[in-house]
Amino acid sequence: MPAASEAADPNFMLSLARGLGVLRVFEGRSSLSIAEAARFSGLNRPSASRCLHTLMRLGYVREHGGRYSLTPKLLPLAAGFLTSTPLASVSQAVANGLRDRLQETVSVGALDPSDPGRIIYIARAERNQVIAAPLMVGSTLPSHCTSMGRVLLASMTNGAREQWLSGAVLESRTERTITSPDALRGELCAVAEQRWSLVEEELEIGLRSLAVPIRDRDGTTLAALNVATFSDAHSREHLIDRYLPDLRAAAGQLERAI
Amino acid sequence: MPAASEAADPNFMLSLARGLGVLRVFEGRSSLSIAEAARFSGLNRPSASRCLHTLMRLGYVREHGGRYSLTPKLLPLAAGFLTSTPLASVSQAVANGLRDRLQETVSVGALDPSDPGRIIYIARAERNQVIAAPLMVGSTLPSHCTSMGRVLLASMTNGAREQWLSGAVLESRTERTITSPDALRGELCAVAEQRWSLVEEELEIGLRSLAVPIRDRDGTTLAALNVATFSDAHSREHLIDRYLPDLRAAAGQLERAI
DNA sequence: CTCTATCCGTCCGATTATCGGACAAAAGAA
DNA sequence: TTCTTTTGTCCGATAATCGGACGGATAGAG
Repeated sequence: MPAASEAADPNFMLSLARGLGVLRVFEGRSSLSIAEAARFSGLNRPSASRCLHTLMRLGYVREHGGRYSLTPKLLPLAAGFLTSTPLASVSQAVANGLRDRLQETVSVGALDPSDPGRIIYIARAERNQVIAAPLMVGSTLPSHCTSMGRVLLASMTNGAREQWLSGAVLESRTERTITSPDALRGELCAVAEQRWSLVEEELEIGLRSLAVPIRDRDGTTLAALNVATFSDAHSREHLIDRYLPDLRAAAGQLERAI
Repeated sequence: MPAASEAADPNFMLSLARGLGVLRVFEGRSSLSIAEAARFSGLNRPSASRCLHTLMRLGYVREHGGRYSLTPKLLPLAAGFLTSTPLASVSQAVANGLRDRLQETVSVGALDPSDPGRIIYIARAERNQVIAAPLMVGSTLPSHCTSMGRVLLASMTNGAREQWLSGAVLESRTERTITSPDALRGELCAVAEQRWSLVEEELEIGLRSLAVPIRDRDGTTLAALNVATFSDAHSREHLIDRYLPDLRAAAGQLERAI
């Protein structure tokens, strides 16, 4: 039982959507049985089995003792996007530069095109590259409690934002997370006006981060650039006084390059 | 006109294969018109149009003035693979460690499951992280003229290797590239026995690289670990005397961790 | 050891999603 | 302008796909 409203489009290939839906179920899970894939994707057993069978023959999935897992074949697709999209490749270079300048972790993210509730990292430069980070290019985070998410949500049209807000559940990540739609709406309004967002310990206790938008020539916001710090290292004022100008400069550099 | 031999499989979803085929056409191209997508994917116009339309509704593709391009939505899929596959995540950590130890660029790669002719990078640690590298996780390279490719080809069963060799065109990248199937077969035989591969300037003039296999408990080769150097920096002997022991140690560490 | 609950592979009829040739309009290029 | 290429759409025929159902296999519980 998919959406129920996606019918009546003679140009929509349902089988393709189903197959990609099965692929998506692997996000975060290392292996799946057929029954699990069926449950998580909302398909019946035979359909899920057919999808996995097809994906296996195409080389995207492999099977071991009844359990299916992804192969590296997805990686070239992602790398193709990263290298052929100017926004992505330039973002990585700019993030590296700003990281070196500030000695802080710098990231660039965009909204998931089909779910404004989450952001996707498209570039990331870590302050301390030794640590195995829990975040990387391709990682996702909720948008309502992150500085990049706030910047991106603030850039949406009123209609789209309200539509999303009406159906969204604002998960509480810490006791400081804004979970009320009204409060979030107010905050987004301020973000839209000041053109930056500072979020303190709403995603995780101890984290403070600041983000600014990346816009194209038409003024459309394409992505957000942010710097993430530990709360006890720098004050709110320090971020705004010291880092915001550099963030803005880097954002401008990126905007000129794409 | 696809393959012509893939018919008669009642469990194969052709539409899914077609859609993924269209996605794959974007590798390396930043944007495509419908007609181009149709040409490159081997479909007719209406079919390619349907695929793009569907991919757009699913959020994997976007359209601007009649040209279609990928969205970041593919990235979480790749990141999901990297984080949920022990081989991939541990590889990155081991590569970082070996990079720090040798002060050289270290990579881990695997064969494309549906095309032994190319290898896919699943981890990479650069010696000089300032340079914007042409290679990253997800990049692909021909296997016949790379050290990782040789190691991986040497691990194939005779049957599979011969089948691939019989239909492969061994592209010449430099004047030193082995392009004769017989010569390659001989080289692979040696690689299989000595358990390492040293390739000198067959991919690009000035590059010398050394690779060793990564095997699971059953002895099946899953990937290859390599160190890449400039020819004028270190001799062939230096690589074998100095780097091979460390490469082997790192490979063993990786093998124990997965 | 038996019973039970899943899970898996498969079959097959019904349906419907999909295919692709064709046409007309639109957009460019010459 | 004229010619070429692209695009959106229609539609009948076809074949691909769906999913309920069955039987065997497996595993864990009692």
